[in-house]
Amino acid sequence: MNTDKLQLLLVEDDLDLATAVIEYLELEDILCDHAANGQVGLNLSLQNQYDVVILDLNLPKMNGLQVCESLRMQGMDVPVLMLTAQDTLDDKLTGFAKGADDYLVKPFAMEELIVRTRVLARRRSGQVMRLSVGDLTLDLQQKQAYRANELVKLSPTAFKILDVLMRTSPNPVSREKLMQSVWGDDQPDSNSLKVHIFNLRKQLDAEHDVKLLHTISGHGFAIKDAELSS
Amino acid sequence: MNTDKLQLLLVEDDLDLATAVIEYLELEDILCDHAANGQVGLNLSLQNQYDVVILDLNLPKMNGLQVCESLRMQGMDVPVLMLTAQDTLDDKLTGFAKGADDYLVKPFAMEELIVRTRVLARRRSGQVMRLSVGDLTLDLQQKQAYRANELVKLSPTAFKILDVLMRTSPNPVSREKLMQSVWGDDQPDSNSLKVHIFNLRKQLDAEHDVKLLHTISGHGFAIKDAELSS
DNA sequence: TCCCACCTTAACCTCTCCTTAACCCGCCCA
DNA sequence: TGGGCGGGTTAAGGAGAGGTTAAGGTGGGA
Repeated sequence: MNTDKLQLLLVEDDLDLATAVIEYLELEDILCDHAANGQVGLNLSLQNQYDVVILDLNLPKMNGLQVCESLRMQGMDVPVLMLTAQDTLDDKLTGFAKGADDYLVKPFAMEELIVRTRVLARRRSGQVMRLSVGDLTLDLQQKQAYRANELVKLSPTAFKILDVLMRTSPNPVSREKLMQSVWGDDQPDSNSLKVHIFNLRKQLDAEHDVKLLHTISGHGFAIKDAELSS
Repeated sequence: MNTDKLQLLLVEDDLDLATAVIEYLELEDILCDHAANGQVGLNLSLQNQYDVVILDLNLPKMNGLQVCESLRMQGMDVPVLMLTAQDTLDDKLTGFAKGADDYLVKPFAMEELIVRTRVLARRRSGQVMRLSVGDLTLDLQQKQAYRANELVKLSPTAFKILDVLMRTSPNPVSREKLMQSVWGDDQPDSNSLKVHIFNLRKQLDAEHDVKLLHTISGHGFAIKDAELSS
């Protein structure tokens, strides 16, 4: 999976600009191949699985529009960010029509290039929307929790409870608040919450030395990774 | 199937602009709901599943950045296009940091708004010709699926279901959403979906060790290849 | 016209998840 | 010293979600 580093391809014939971009990307810990003309760019894109292709439009051998169109014709749906001095509406529309995913006009701020690239890559590898405390991660989209990168099996109710606790972390959440946010107005009339907390704790902490789910006597429960004095 | 029309939400307090946009979208055969403030916009986005949300930043009640952040915090990964007069680099970076997918500065050409919207929606609704997850590939042109380069025989309905699941991968899709996108408004009143899922699973996973179609208890079904995080 | 692929139903089964009601412990205070 | 209280632990039972199977109906193609 693309957990590691982003893999980009920059297709750009202006060598000064290209090296500037690549150096900047390196600082951001992003790997970037480079092609100086459209033909090479196309071949590289076809052979490798890049996360994003950054494509200049004015290129020797084969221009950026052709490269992009050709990619799409061959069923490659790698995100393409077009980069060009052409700023008329028609230019943009053409770019998008040929299959671009974004279109950035020169001159541009390096930060904007990076951030737009990141966004394109994010979409592809599943958006990252997570809550984290210590080595515990809650993936809000996949509806799953991970402790030390291992999947933690949670029941729907346990998930809700953990969700609330992690949003409030490291502060404790009172029983009342927990009940309210899990069951709303018709709450069970027993010690159901206790049982859920117990099970949650079992799933979460049982196999780990560092406990994350703490009882704050008289105040409720809290998720945090270190003990604090009081 | 959902390939029909795009479903957008426009959150914009300038009524003149809003009506202009909506009328223009209608010409393009795109359905568009409208919210005049951030609060309503947020609620609508949470309740419905739009293909794209177009979000003004200066809004009464709750500004666009808050709306977007709140959406993301609740695990909604609907594409968001921010629309604003704020054009400094910092404004853009903030927008993207809050979870925007694109950022368009006013004044803009209507065509550019449309085309950028279409691009954001593309991944979820059409145009892309091939989707892959792990060693599973869905060829949308030929209407065929391949697992480890072998043809998988799928019924039309199974294909639709797989299509939706793969667009949403690795996130789970609720039963309701699946029913909605397969049958639209007149849904069968039985456990038809269960049966289709069963058959799909048989075709897809039966002969492979690595299972791709997972049940996320209480949340629906998901296509993904591994239980990885980070 | 017949056949076949596909879809819907319904019946039934399995298993997960939630609630409930026990009982346990340690602590504080009457 | 014993009972109340906050909290922890365990197991039973039932409801409902999810999985499986088979029968019947429909429509299109041979």
